[in-house]
Amino acid sequence: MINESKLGRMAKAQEKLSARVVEKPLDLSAIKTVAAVDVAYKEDTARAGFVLCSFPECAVVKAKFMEMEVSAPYVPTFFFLRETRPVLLAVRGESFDVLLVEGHGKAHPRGYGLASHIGLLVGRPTIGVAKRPLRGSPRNSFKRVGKAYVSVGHLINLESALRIVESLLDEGYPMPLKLADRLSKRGRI
DNA sequence: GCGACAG
DNA sequence: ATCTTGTCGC
Repeated sequence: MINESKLGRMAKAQEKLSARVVEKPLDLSAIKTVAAVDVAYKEDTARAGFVLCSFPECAVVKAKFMEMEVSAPYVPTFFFLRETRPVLLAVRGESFDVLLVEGHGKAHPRGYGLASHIGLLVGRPTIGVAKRPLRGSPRNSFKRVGKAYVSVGHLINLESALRIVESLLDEGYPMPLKLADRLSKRGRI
């Protein structure tokens, strides 16, 4: 169930956890692999697509998807409640230098979107990438690159995140995420 | 109550 | 996200 009191508690949790997000530059020359995750839905099933690419060539090294029952509805600014489980299931046990997450990171009213939550949970650098900005997020918490709105997830700063996404653009959107999106929707790249 | 609102 | 054809606009 997901009532007002629960959302209130979750909002407090986001405010508290946002203080644990680490912002620091990421040495691009040390990045060898970039991963991406996206989730698609069909009735009550959520399918999370995971793609691992070499960097900066962006050759697909691995691609897989995981399915599970939908656990929560989508509520604006509480997107993480709906996608954390699917994303975590797909990312668990995988190795990568940085992870691209479909959804915002610090570009959030409480500075804590899905990308930041995933970053804290896996303890790896994450970048938030979305197709539209989120109302109520600080104007300086994100920047548009191509058609993508980029923000800090965790263990990276906006400058590094922008450089990485820039080098992965394909028709305005980072290639790894396009592949993860296709994988989550069609079951294949 | 009405409108806005990542995916 | 998902439902869905043609169509108005840059």
